[in-house]
Amino acid sequence: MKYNFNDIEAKWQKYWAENQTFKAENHSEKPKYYVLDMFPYPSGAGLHVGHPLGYIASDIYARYKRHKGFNVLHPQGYDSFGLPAEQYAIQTGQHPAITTAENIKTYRRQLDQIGFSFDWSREVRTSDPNYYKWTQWIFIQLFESWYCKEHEKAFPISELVKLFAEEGNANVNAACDATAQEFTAEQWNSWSSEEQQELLLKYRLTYLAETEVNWCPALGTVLANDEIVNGVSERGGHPVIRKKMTQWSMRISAYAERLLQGLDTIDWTDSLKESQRNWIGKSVGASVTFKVLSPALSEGKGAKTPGYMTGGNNSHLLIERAKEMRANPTQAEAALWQSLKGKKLDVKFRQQHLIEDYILDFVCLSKQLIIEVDGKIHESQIEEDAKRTEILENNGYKVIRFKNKEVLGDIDSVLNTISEELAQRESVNSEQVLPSGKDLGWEIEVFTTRPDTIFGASFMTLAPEHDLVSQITTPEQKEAVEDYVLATSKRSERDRMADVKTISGVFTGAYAEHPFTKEPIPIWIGDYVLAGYGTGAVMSVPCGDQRDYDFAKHFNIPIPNIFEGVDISEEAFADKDNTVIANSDFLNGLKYKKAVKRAIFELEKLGQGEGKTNYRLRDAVFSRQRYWGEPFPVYYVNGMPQMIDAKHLPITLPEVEKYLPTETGEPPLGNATVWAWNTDTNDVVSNDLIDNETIFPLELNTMPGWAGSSQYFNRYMDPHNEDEIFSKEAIDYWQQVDLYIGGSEHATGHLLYARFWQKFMFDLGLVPVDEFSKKLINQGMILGTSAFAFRIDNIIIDKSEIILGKDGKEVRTIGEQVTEIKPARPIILSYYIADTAVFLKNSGINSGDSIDSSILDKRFNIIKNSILESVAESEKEYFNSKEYHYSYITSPIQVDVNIVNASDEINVSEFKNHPLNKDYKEAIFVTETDGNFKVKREVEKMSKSKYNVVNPDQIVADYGADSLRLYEMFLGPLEQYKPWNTAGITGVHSFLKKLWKLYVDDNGLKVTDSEPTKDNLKTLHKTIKKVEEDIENFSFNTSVSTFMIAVNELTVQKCASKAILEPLIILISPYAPHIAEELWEMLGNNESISTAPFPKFDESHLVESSKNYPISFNGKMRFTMELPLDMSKEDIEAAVMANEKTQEQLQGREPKKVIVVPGKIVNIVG
RNA sequence: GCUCAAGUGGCGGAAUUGGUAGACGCGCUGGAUUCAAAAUCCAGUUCUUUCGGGAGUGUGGGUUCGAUUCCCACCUUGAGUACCA
Repeated sequence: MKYNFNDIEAKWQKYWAENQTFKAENHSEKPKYYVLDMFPYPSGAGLHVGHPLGYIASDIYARYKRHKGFNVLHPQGYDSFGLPAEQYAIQTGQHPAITTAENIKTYRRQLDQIGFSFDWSREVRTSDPNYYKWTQWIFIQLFESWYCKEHEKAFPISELVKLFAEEGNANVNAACDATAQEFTAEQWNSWSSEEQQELLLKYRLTYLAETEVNWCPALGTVLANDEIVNGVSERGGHPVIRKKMTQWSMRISAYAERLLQGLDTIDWTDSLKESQRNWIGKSVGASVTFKVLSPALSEGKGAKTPGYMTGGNNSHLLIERAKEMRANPTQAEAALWQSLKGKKLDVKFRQQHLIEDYILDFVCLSKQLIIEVDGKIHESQIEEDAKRTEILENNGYKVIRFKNKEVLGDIDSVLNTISEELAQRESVNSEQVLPSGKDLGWEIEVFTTRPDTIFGASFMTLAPEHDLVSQITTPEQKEAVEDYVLATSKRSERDRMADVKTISGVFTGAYAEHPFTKEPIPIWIGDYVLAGYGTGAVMSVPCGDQRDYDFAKHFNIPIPNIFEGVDISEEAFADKDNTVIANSDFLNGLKYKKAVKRAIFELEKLGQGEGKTNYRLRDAVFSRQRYWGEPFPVYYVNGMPQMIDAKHLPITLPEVEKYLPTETGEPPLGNATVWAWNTDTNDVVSNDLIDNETIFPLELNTMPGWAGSSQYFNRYMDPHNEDEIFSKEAIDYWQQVDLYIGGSEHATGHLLYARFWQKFMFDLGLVPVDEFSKKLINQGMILGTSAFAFRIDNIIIDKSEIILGKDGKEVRTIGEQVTEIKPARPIILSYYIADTAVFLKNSGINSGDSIDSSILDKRFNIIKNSILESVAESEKEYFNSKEYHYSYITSPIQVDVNIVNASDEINVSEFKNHPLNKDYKEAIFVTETDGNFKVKREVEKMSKSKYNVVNPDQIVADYGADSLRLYEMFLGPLEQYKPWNTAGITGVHSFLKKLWKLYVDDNGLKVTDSEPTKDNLKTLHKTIKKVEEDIENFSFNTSVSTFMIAVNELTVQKCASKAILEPLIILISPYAPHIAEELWEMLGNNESISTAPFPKFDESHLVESSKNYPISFNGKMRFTMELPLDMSKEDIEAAVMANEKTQEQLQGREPKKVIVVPGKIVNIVG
């Protein structure tokens, strides 16, 4: 009987499906084990050979655990929301649900043919309303919760409301928006419902906030940072801009500390934990408050008039507008200005002047009088004008208004009114506008991890975007500062990050008071300080921080040294451990740890600082301007978000005409016509009915991809429950995932968000453990090997000498270029022909050698004839004359790897006929000297666009699923990245054939009930031991080797004993389940092999009586000696010394020492 | 720059409480079988050699009777992160 893998695999796949062989029980006496691999994301391309790697590994483990007697949960589903289906819908108009269903069908077929033991009865799909109902439900729970920092736990928002009503928020220690100010119970109770809701939104675990996002106008969507490459979108290369949008955010930052601490409790890979730690970015230090001092006025021009800069935060933006308005006054303004300018009324007036964020027509600062000349437009903005007047009057200004008509009609009467007002008002000193006293009341808070170095702070640096910048800047510095702020705001985030070497900054003119020395230290702004981290301001300690050091050197700021015995003339000293602080008052002589403590203590005493911990982790944006995602269960009343009651879920995605953003820039759901919430009927109704009384608009954003994937592992425990997200019994039984296999690329996305949701659900008492997965291992990625040929773009003719570059790769021509020729027909070059370096190496030329043209002629002659075919008659002389040299410029062209053979060669006619190469049908092909056409190979990620995708279908058809499974495991360690290479698959395939032959010959099964020999038993038990260890260590590659060794040995031993071969096939069955089932059945078993108990290891079969000792001299093994294991050290030494080979090695010398390690080795030191 | 991981034959890789480096497989070489090919089987395959041996796990040191394994410095590659105060 021949091993017919196709029939065998089809037979058992059908059997498993029909019998639901791998169904897990929600209640079982058996111990439970939950193996999960990250569910596939069904894009249109189908599976490639890289995808199954992790699935095969987890399947082997799941099958192994079943053999070990566990009730194994090994489910599978699909992450079926996402962008590709939507993009396809935009192109074709086909509903994304249809596309997704088609893609899933392909995936399912491909997964099934590999023989996974998934429990398909538990399949979930994130795009299934019955599933996303619960994603929406969790969103509502998050909305209805707040995070108490005192208890480090989430609580229902209703409790917070109660607290607010009883005692305000003074005693509430919650994770919330920084803008949430203190209030009393009376205040709270006096507020309207809307005001209360607005405030509560700042406390909820999911909240609406203005966030700056990467907006791609062409795609009409927000992009993640990694979707942007070089400032344009990865997909399509469209420009991306920063834009503020109101979006849902998740307060993951509240959980930062718990997410960090939790890492110590779970068995995840160190590298993954490390990336999560970095991402959370905890730093311990102190916050320090610096008081801003008034600027010391210089003696120069304008020194006495510092007060005219009265603009607010946005002056740098408004100043341009003001200038423009000054240049283009209205007729009335121009007329009035003629009478006001040049102190015509004895006081100085300013035209189109900034106060706060307002541009005022005319201002007299010394009398704090504002004159506004109103045109027609002001009739329509009376309210705004009133508000503006109110604010200005609160600042001590008086505003008087005239109409255009009045000014133009009777200017004298207008001037009279103004004069009267001026007379009535007291003159204020310009310094009162921006007083020149000591303490201005402004404070700058900084975060530092090195409070011990505070005496080394010789300046402060603010981020250009810092709120105080415009306020503290002195008039002298105003222009420079504004220019700098404007310049940095124009630079993109990326530019700023890429260019870290250029040191730039501007002095604000202001000074801060050092908290201890009370000395003034200058305040600078610089773009090396990031607005987004900490407080956007730093105390700069140039002696201890390289960036501060560089900045100080560049701008000649003093660099005081506060470290004992450390030279800081060249660079900053950032070593914490070897520091003794000096020149630092009470910190003198202290080491790092003590100095930090003392510094914080002293700061607290002053009330100017405290110990503080900072996290880099930002809240996660949860809105996407896309169609194909979970809709939010949210409608808006007066702009305030309202949750739809959970009992009305799911809110299903509406139908839309177009999957693109609307013309007004709203997300695709803005195209829906039936997308409003009726609070009477609790139903989604037509938009036309919106009356904002009972029928309200629904949220237009959808949820991101990570929403659905943050809860699926729990839902698998009870996937068809319609009343609850999962039953208490189910979650109490399964608890958490025991083994999760997934790629490391999810380290700071999915795996962090999922942990966050799990912790939140733990706080709510929904789940019994606060980590969703006990153990996690990363599978590596199988890479593709792209193939390239080379096309000649240009042929350059010159009369030069040709020199080989120093690196041996570049050929430079020096001299005069004569002409450049573009081939009329494409010329395609084989690898070595195209690659100068390789060619020259093959020619025996060393790098750096100067070579004459004859050697290159040799090379060019190979393609000369081809080029001659392609160029015009008139150009041929260049190639036939010795006078000219020619070189060429090539560009690589993709070759589909499926037409490349194992020796990296392609068949030229096959290449021409490939659909990818329509343009090259008439091309001239230049082959290697041996006549073959070789491609260049490069290892890259497998991707459709690189034509390097290897589909598992063909492998399965040629070698079978068992071979594919074994081979993917045999390639190397699971977590390693490795290129796919089919070359070795014949090895595992012939192993399977050998295995078959061990059990079956031409006459059928040849297994007998004969007694196993000692050797048989030794082989079997050695294998059991090794395989068990390997599986537990996820070292699947070595267990495949072990099987090969076992089968080779048993074949040599001519073993036919059932007592050996029956346990052996159980060992192999997790790896090659189809052949195992078949042989198992042939051995007379009626039940599937999948639950057969794992063979028991028996040490006694491996006990040896003697050992083949390696005898080494000075650590080098020279020969071996067979000696009994129970021999004493002395006897071993004597026996070894007596051996003639020992004497031969020693050549008469006395050994200095003889080391005997019984059972291991003998080492003779000579 | 920082953090982490990894460097072993022609190739994928094996071996680490320090104890025979190169398991297993691919490829290659030779042989058997065959009219022939495929398939299968057997032998060999780190390099070097005057056939005694010698060298050898990225480089240079160190610890040790003994180092691929431990320590120090450096080089290279990959991944993550990035002016994080």
